[in-house]
Amino acid sequence: MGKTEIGIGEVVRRSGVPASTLRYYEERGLIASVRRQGLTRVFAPAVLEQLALIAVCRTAGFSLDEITLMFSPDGSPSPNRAMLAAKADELDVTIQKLASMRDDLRHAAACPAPTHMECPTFRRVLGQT
Amino acid sequence: MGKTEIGIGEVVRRSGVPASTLRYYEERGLIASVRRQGLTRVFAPAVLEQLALIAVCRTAGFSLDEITLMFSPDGSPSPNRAMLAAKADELDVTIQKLASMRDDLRHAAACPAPTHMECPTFRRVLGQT
DNA sequence: GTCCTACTTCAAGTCGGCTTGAGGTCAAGT
DNA sequence: ACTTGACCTCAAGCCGACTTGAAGTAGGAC
Repeated sequence: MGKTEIGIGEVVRRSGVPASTLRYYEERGLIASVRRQGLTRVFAPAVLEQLALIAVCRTAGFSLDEITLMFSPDGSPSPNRAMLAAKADELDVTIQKLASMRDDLRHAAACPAPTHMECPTFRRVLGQT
Repeated sequence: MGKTEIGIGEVVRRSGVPASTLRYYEERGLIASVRRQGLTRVFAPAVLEQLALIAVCRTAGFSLDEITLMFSPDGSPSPNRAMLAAKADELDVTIQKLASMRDDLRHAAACPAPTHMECPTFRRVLGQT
């Protein structure tokens, strides 16, 4: 495949991630440019997928360090896998909480009780914290 | 109901939230002490539930300001409800992403591909960002 | 009455995750 | 040749969410 390389401007346009953040991520080792053309960074299109992945991980509450560890190309092979499984378990817990919170929010939005805390349905979530 | 009031020390023990954070939350208006006994704060037991709620909201990625708005006792009544519904929708999106990420993590943990990005199954999540 | 312990205030510091700004490089257009 | 625009580096700044530290107070045990 020939010239599927993209510049930082295109990465910004297609990912919505600001250039400053891209440079910062590169500095932190989360992404890498395939080469430099003069000073200018040149990226592989795959960086767009990596950025999407990073965004999801951030939403999931993982720190940049954690993300680096999880997907470091050089990263330790089997600790890495164990870690991924552990993170998946963490996510399960998080998802449970969020789902019950979502339900409670919907209830609260519909519930006529003056203060949400007085509503018994609203309290379900609190037990399992 | 008589003397079900609790001191900050007990709140710390039962919630796991440090006293400094409790004071900070009070300053920010996320929680309130029912009164002061001398200088010392006195809380209603309900504060424990509020703290649990705050913790879940933080996990969900909401800022302290957002949480304050969502549950402000004084808060605007109907904007508040609309906002809760909106937040529930946000949560739906987040949950979807996290669920598919969790699945992908589990797959990645089991998958023998040398680098995760090369695995087609692992790429599912990336489309819907 | 004085010691301890649990609490208080207030200002300043820390940390993660970026953003901003000053000053420089480089290729293309006119 | 010169300007324009997109890129660069590096240091400093900013924001949210707390934490830390110094110095003070209040109530009970002895």
